[in-house]
Amino acid sequence: MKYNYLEIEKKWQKYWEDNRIFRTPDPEDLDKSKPKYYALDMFPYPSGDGLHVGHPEGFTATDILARYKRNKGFNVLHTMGWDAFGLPAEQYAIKKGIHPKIRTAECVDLFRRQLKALGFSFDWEREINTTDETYYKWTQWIFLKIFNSYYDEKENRAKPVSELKIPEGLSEKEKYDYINSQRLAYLAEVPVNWCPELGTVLSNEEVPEQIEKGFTVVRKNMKQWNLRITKYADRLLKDLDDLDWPNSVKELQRNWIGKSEGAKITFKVKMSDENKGENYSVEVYTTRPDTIFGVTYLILAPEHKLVEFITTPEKKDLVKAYVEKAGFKSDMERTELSKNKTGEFTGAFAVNPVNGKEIPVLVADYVLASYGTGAIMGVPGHDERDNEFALKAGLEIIPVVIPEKYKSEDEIKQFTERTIKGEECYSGEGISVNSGFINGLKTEDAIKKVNERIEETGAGKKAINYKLRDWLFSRQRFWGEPFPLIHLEDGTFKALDESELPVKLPDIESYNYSGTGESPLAGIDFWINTTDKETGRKAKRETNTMPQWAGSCWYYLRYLDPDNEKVFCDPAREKFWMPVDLYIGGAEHSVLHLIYARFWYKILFDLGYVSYKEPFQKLFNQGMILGEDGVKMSKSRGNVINPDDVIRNFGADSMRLFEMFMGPLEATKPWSTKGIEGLSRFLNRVWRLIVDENTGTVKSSVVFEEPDLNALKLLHKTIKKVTEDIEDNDMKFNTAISYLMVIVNEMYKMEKISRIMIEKFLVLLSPFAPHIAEELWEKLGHDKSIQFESWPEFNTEYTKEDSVTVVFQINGKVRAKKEVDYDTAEDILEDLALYNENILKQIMGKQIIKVITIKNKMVNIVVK
RNA sequence: GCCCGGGUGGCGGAACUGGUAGACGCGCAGGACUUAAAAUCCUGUUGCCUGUAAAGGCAGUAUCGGUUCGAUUCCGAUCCCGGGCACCA
Repeated sequence: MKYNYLEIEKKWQKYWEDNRIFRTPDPEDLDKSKPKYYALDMFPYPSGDGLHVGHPEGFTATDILARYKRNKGFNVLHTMGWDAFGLPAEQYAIKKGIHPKIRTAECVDLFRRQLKALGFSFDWEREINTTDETYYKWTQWIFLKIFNSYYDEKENRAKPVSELKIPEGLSEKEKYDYINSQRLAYLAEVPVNWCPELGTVLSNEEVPEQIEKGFTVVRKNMKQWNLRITKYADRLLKDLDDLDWPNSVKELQRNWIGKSEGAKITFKVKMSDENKGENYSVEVYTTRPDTIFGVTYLILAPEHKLVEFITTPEKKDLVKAYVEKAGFKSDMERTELSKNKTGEFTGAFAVNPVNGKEIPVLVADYVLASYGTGAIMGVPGHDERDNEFALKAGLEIIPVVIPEKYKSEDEIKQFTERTIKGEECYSGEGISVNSGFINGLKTEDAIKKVNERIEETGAGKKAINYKLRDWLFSRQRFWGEPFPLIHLEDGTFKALDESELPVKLPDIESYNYSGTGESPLAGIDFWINTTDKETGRKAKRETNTMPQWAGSCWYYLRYLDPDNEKVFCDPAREKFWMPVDLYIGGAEHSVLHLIYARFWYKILFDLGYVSYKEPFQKLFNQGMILGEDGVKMSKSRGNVINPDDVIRNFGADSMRLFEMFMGPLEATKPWSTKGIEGLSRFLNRVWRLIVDENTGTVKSSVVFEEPDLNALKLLHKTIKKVTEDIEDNDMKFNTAISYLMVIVNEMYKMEKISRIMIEKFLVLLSPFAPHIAEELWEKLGHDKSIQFESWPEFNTEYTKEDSVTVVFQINGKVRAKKEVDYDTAEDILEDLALYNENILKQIMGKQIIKVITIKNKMVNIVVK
């Protein structure tokens, strides 16, 4: 009987499902003395194309850990679900005129079937779908919690707005405005990234991806919902330190948050005749207060509020034209034109607070309105951007920092001359010159001194800035979570009560975009028009929907308690299972999903709904699998590998094994059909090692005998290596599999193989290739799933070597080798080396300078 | 430009804490089985040189240099590839 993977895999998949082998009982029914292990995959977006080979790579890795930990006696939670809101289903709906719900269900069915065919040990009874009403009810619920919270700066945490102190003496309207200004979810007219092709706005994070796809993105001012993630910038940054995440992801997030320390400095605007009586001043942000004596001009971003107030009448037209032109440019265009900086003089002058120098104030679009104060001080001697601009605009350059490498007067003189001419622009640290009270100080001390001074004189203070912006949270789409909000006729809005959730999506016929920048929902009168339950007033529903990231911000919590109708997740369950012990997914989610999810979890933590600071303790990114031609798989290239075909030709076990064997999990590596043949060959070898292909029963060479010493050593070394590789932080499954191959190769050389050895081997193999392991386990006479077997332990008695090959070197070059007993004493090794024939030949007549001996390793003879 | 990774046989990749470079797999070559092929099994496989052989020598982990008795591993410089960010003051 040949190894019939198709039949075997089907059989065991059915067995696992029928017998609920991978069902995880809830904590109340668990043996809590055992440790828990939560192995989580980033849940997929179920697309119509079905699974690609990249999905199973990460899923296989978590599955190996999940199965291994079950064998180890852990309570394991391993789950799967669907991140099913999103544009593709909506676009399909527009084209075919059927509800995205229907299309989504089809795609989910396809994905589920494909995943089941790979034999993953998910607890399918916990399957979730972000588009289910019973799921997004809780997404909306969490949104309400965010909406109804504010950030308490003193306690550094979110609190319910009911605890917000409202300034006294405010009118009802003022109170309403004040509260809204404090909420963690707020409506604001902001410049957004509008994508005309998609008919929606995009978050900053989504822009590069869409541009890559060929869509255009333009700046537009629109009223949008935002989440105040910036309040969490510091915690999101600090708490990264304790996470067991790849360094690159942490670094990416740190850069994204982009904390910088500097100072805000105020420059008073010198009053001209026209604006006499008004006290305008420009606040700038700089990380280099020490260069303040080198400031020769100020720049306001075109969107800066002061522009219209300080511009002198004779400059009004020019400035106005410039600001308008800048407004038409998208961020992209502004960036692309970076080499050609432009600006316009406002006619106004400002006064440098440290030396009273009068400097011109300009408008230029290389300064971003959204960062810092939207204004900068121009230090063309020591900032490359300012330098570029100053040269173009013919502005003065003053050198104020000398690099420390220049010591002699001559060098310093040459450097300052080059700087003045604009030939050199040094932006590093150094010694201050031409700088009044900080002359001669090193940058670090100069900064301190300037900060002290401006604080004393009230001209400024230390300040911290982040690149991170608030999260633009609304989309003009149909297929997303509706906001649980209504707008009243008086122009105010209010949140619905929890009891009114979920706000369901309507069933409609046409999903075309309104074209007005509103969601398709805006055209559905029966859905929009509603009444305020509390007061009975007429109201209209908010027509924006949430971005796709919303559902994925908390799905890992819903798995813990998927059917709960009372709460989003039972606190006891949350406490038991969280944090996630292993989270695997693609590196493309390093910033977006992982920052958003951390943010939501932290809000829930602040409000007391969850019990840890961070949701994902250990994170791992699986690498990309390229096509056989070494480039990214794509339909247009025709190099896409379909898992269904692979399973049909080689089986799920071979596929799992191969994807793990290709190389390190995090590496990008090409698919290879020849490669998977090798793994299929390996499983066939395993089969024939145990099964007599004529009778289909266990071979007579598999005997009820204790393994001999050599076999024991082989077995225990294999147990050790496989166990250590699975436990290893880097998840070295490729080497674990290579040891499994080695032991099989060795067992093939044995005339008789102990059943004990075979059985332990099968347990080692089972997390990687579970179907064949179950089948052989059954053939060996077991009636319980191999998943219930405990993981083999190794005995160090058998894992240590009893003899080792020691090398003899001359001047570091290997000249001879010798097999010796383990732990042979150093002096004996030395003698062995010195009297070795080959060594003797070569050191003859030479002087021995010294001999270095390392036990069990080598003897190195240094000669002259 | 900046920040992270990474460059090892024909290919995917191994190599503990500085101590035998190339595990395992693919491919290739030779052999066995077969009428033949496939499948399977066995042997060999970094390159070059000497040798009938056994064996031995030289070079070798992107390049150049350094530290060391000894470097794929540590340090410095350079080149190349991948990913991310990109006027963030």
